[in-house]
Amino acid sequence: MSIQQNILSGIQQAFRQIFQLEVELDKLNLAPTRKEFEGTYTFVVFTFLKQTKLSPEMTASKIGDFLKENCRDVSDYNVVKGFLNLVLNENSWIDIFTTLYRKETIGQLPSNGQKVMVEYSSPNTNKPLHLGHLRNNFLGYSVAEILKANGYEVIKSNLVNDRGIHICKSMVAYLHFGNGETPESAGLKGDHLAGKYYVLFDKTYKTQIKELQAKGQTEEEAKKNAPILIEAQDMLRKWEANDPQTVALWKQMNQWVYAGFEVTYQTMGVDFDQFYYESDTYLLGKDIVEEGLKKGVFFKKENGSVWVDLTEEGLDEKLVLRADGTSVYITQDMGTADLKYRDFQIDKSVYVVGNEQDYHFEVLFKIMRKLGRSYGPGLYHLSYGMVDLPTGKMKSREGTVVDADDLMQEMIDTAESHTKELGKIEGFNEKQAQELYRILGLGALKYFLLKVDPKKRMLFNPKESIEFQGNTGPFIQYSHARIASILRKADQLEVNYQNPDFSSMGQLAESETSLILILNDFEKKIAQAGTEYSPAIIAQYLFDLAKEYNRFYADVPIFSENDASILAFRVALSAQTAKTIKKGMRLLGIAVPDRM
RNA sequence: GGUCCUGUAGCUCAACUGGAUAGAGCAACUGCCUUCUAAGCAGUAGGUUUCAGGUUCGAGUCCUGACAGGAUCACCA
Repeated sequence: MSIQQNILSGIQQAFRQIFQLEVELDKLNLAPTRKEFEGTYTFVVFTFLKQTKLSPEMTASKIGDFLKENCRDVSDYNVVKGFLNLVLNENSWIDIFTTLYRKETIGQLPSNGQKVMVEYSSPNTNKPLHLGHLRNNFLGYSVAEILKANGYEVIKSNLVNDRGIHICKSMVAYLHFGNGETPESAGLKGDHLAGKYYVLFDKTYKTQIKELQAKGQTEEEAKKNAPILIEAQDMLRKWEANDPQTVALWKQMNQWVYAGFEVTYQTMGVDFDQFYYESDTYLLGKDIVEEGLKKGVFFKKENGSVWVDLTEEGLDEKLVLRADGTSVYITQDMGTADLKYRDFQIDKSVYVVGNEQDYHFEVLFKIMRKLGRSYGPGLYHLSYGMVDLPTGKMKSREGTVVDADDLMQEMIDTAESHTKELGKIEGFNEKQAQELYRILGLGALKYFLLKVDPKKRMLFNPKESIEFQGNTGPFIQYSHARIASILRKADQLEVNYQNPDFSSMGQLAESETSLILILNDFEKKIAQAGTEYSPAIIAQYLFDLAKEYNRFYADVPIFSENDASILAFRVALSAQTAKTIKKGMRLLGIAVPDRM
């Protein structure tokens, strides 16, 4: 970090002294030098040619000369066209590494005094979680961790969608076909039990539609008139009227579902600081409608419905309150946004929600900004693409989903058979072995879902998607286990790598300097992942790091090295890599084993 | 139809925000376990970055227009 800054300010001085030019530091940028050229950092001079009034080569050479003379970190340079390649001083490598190595905490930027809420998961309580939810939960949890590492105080929240017509559908089907079944009697997790009745509802609904059509109704009529749907609508009205029987059933079924979710969340390794329930929030927001009318942000149509005009922002008019005075979706979302602020005085608010709601959130955020909310500028929709299957889209009510519980278990089983195949379980007792399979299976799954840019839709092929080799979670976990093994041996041999003296170190191998360079990038990547809300950046970084370490591992011997200080240095380099991998993987919500 | 997102090797993804000869993994092929864990390493092969224009020293990246896939445009949630 400081070395780059040092070089940059050297370049700034070069401009001042050679060309009498004042260039701001943030206009200057160093890029890593491409492998085929000598050097570590490259400065591109093309942008400045108009002001230097010299050829690219001349400009670069002059700056290079100046740096070689005046900057202690630069020992040499070469120029290719307008590219100034800088070679770092041997001692600088050790300096960079020592600075990193001495830091107490790794991958934690100082507090910025800001509070951010990350809302994710947001399940419906009528069915179990599926593959799409896994992407949501892993993303949300990871982004929360990344924001913590960026110095935010983070509140993880979960807005549970526990009311509405879809919940009533499961309830109606249960009344019809349940016969008093419970999770215990059915041997099913509560969420799976509710999901079973949701599918049953849909089946019955479809049959009834066909029957009505056979009696001469159009498809559209039949869809409206199917008795079971009317029942569900009735039930929603009863629920809203607080009918004791309905509420009791609703509570009962929700309780089952929450117990089921709890297990799933535990396996996923995600958690929440704050739960919100739509049954509590669905009436919120009407006061904001009043406020908006007063402020002239909203307007009323003749029939009494309330609207916001966003045509100037390139959108259209959106309804915020129905003519009969009842809420729509966005009404309660406005209310919930304020509620979150009242509860926590947040500066920023991140919503992890699928990209089918892009438009909704654009509207919501524009409204809250127009209303002048202090947290308005800090609203962010972390929009992610759907997870598709080779067979097409997943649909809960048709039962064509990859269930979250099943998938995670399958991953753990695969990890187990893989590990046994490789014969790597000696020395593990049964409990340790099970823990390892869990770490590996979930690591593979989480890494797979997080390594892709969130906004891209992705294909999940159950047969092929999850690998244990190459750019995968287990590859990175394996690299960590390798290092842990080295550290065990170093401890055994009493190598002093905790407080080593590197002052007599000579020239480093190329694989060593490359590794230092990557290790040095960690905080930069954390910052980038934070501003872009993208775990994929961390995932990519960790893969590069692990790959580089494995290259070093194959390239350079450690314990057969005679020079004690070189040996200690290589162990220290390994230790630093392990720490970085562990912290980085934690940002992804992935654990790393010490042996595998 | 309007708006938004996406399009890079056979497949899954990168590309430091406009920089040099576009990089990894999987799959295929060739080597490397008597040495710190081979879930690894080294190598071969694979590309008109969907297409056509434009901007400039320089474009996968920015602009315009096509084409393809997806989402969305309810007094649904």
